[in-house]
Amino acid sequence: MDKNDDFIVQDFLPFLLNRAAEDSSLEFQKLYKGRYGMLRTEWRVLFHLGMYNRMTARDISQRAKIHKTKISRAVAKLAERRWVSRSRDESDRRAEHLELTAAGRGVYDDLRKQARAYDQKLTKGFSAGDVALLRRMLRQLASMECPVDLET
Amino acid sequence: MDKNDDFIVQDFLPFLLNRAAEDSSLEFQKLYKGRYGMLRTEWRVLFHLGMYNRMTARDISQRAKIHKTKISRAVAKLAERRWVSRSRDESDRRAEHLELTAAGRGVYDDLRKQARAYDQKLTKGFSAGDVALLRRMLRQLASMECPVDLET
DNA sequence: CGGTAATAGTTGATTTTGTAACTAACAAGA
DNA sequence: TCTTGTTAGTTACAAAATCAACTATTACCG
Repeated sequence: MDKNDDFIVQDFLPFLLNRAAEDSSLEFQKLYKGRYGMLRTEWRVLFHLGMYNRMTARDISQRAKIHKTKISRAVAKLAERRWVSRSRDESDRRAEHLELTAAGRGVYDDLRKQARAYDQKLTKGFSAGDVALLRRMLRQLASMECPVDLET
Repeated sequence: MDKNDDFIVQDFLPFLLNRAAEDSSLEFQKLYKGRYGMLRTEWRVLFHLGMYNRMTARDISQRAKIHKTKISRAVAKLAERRWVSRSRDESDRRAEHLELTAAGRGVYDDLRKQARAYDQKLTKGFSAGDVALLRRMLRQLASMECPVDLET
């Protein structure tokens, strides 16, 4: 029994994913870190706001699957630099709407260009079809389960 | 100009990779954390030793692309629990050979079974060919560049 | 209403990681 | 041999992530 012993832990998907993720992030991190002194979470929050325009911390938390304490601190820093503006929701005063300021959008536009270039560099070695498939699979893997209670 | 404006930051590969990696890791993390109180790096070191039997910290660092300080701390904990044994290389007394103890191999064997099952669960929704392609691409993305000087 | 539960977001304490400097051992050339 | 440089691994200190507890507000239900 146990004939299925051909499983190599080197093929373990979480391992491969983590390595690729870490590696592909590190070079780009130099950009937003060096150019704008941003942390990873701050960049992520910024680009979500650039994408969706108006979100609450909770929205970002759910979309990006980032824990709310991280978001809270990232937003604090972004607001301090006047890249993000906060405004209370009048009908539910617990919630706060976040938006990029003009300056924040400038940063976003710049980094978005860089991201596009970097993405192209990363995928240069693959066919367009393969890349599309890769993105689809990654999206599906992420949405698969939500075992973490992000609200706790 | 700038007509190539169809780039959506949501498609940004590092973002997709990170999200998938985080998600797919978290559930499995519960296992080695809950069952053996291991940290992620410890699990990675353990499984590399389970795989290759006899390695130095440096070997692991290069294979797994984990920084040597993380490995140093992980090995310290694993040795403390008697899951890993250390022995100096006699011809080069700076280097230290690491090996799993019998107990360590027990843990490894258990987690390896769990990993296989979890991997199958993750890939259930895809065709075998797509999964193979995915793994190949992830491997290539990781080896692409080595911007971090792991030895510093 | 009044009380309990739930939600949005923040803060503080503890862990974990990252950065840099360090020790110890080896290597190689003058 | 002595000096300089490199490598394996550890440690100390700073930065960041995690976890739990907290405030303020809203929702639900008797």
